Amino acid sequence: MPKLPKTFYRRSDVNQIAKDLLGKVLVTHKGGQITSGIIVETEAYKAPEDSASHAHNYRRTARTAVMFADGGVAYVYLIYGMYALFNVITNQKGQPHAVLIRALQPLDGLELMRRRRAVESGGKNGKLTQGPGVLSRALGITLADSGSDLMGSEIWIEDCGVGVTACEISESKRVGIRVPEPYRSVPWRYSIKTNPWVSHPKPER
DNA sequence: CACGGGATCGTCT
DNA sequence: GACGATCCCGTGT
Repeated sequence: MPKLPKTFYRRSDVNQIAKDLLGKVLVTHKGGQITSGIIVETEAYKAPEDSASHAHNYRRTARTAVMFADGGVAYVYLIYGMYALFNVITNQKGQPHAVLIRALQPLDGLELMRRRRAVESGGKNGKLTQGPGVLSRALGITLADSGSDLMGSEIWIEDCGVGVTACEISESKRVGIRVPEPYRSVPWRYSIKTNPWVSHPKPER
């Protein structure tokens, strides 16, 4: 299966890219082992204007520096001290757009994914890749992967020819966002309707 | 099923 | 020194 080309990531419409990523396959190759899953849920983050983005107003720190790279690299950050969330950086250099991958339908390497989950979650037993924190655990993605080139040999995204049409895409508010309107409520979360692997966030506070 | 709380640490003030 | 783009589990109904 072909890796998505750089041109896919370097387009300027991050919401379109977030929708286009549905149905694509996220793959990791670590320690000689492949694990992968079909992307079923994404969210778009559009700095500088998007106040929910880490790069709001071009905010640039050691952590966010990779968001300013040319599209086609990973941005991974730690949340709540325990989860490494995986994002794809899009657009051209200096335009810090990102797509958070929120859920996968497991595809290859099920055994390894289960093993990683068992180790890292203390034997806990939720779904493998339903949610941005646990999917990283299942695929072995860590903070060390931030900045990694998606054209490289450890993490990439493939087009396996599964099409997702506009009417199969559900739009909703992003999860866990507590910034002022309008960015608190923009419908920039995209998921495949009826896919059982889409996450079920808590009601917002 | 709804709700509440705890885990755990890098990042920024 | 506070907090977060999460997840899991215990409790009550």
